Amino acid sequence: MTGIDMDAIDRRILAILQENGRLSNQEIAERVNLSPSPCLRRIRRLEESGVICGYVALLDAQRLGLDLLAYVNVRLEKRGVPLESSAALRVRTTHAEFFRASVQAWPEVVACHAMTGEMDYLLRVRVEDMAHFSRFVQDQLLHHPSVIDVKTSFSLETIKETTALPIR
Amino acid sequence: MTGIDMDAIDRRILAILQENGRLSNQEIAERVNLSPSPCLRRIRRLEESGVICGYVALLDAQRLGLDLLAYVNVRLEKRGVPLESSAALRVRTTHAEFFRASVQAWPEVVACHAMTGEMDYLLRVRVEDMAHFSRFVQDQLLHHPSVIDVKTSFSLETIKETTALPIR
DNA sequence: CGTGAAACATTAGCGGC
DNA sequence: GCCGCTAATGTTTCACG
Repeated sequence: MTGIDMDAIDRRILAILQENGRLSNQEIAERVNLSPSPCLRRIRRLEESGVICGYVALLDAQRLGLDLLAYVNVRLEKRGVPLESSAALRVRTTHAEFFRASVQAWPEVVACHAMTGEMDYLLRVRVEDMAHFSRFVQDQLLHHPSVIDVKTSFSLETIKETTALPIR
Repeated sequence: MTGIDMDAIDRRILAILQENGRLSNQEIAERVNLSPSPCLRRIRRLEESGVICGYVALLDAQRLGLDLLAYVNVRLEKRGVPLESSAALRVRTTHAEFFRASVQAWPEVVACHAMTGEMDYLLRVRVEDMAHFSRFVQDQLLHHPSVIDVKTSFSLETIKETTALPIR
């Protein structure tokens, strides 16, 4: 269920790829002192085992006009009748399930975690400006039947932001 | 300073690349109904303009044994003497500058923002387990001369997590 | 923007340690 | 088992129409 066997070379390959996912297999092979074939076999194995989830291009939010980053704490309704989630299927759903499905559908929510503490969920929200944020909170979040309360903090400045995990 | 001119094709290329950063230029060209050369020219232009910041492999934190994700709110000392940051240079530094430099050096901190609200910074921290987290808070954060107070919430479950930005 | 050709990269099969 | 060679195939890249 958890990790597969990995040796030091596998970990070096991961460290290289999570910094630059477009290096050629040849280049990676050179850096880990292997010939291209075994290196590629290792990479494929790491991909198939799920340690490597995927490859993406990282975009600059500001240059795309997404100047506002907000962290929104959300508290959900926990009691009361579950909802009819789908008019067609008439499947009964809990508030949590309904909220999670909505989160998946909102593109401005780039991350969402169930959290310890007073609030239930923490949302990371990226939008163009305060007007868009206000519309998102009013029209989507507060309008959502499962949401009781929201508390927002805004990012003033990003000090650090990396997708690279600390590999020991 | 902000974005460059982008047409609908550029935006489609960005949308494709932020989902799969390893697609071949030929494949992308096909999907946007272009031949490989102009498609590659557009991609290079997006890279050089900084809209595309880079390409990375995304790794599975759990399969790497990083089972704990915490959001740590940090409050900093604001008054009092600035510190001697470097014994060699004897450069005076503010508490904020000193803290930011430390954050860059801590690999378990995968994100850090200066925030509105009562606390000054929000840290996203990835570690193996509670023992590691405890050591990080005790030995690094609370031991840091600029840190006054920390408040932590733990992620119970990740509902959504994407590096893909909402491109309108 | 598209074509074509050279340079380069990926990948499967096979033999050796 | 895991490595490295080779050779075929596919991809990137650039000068030019």
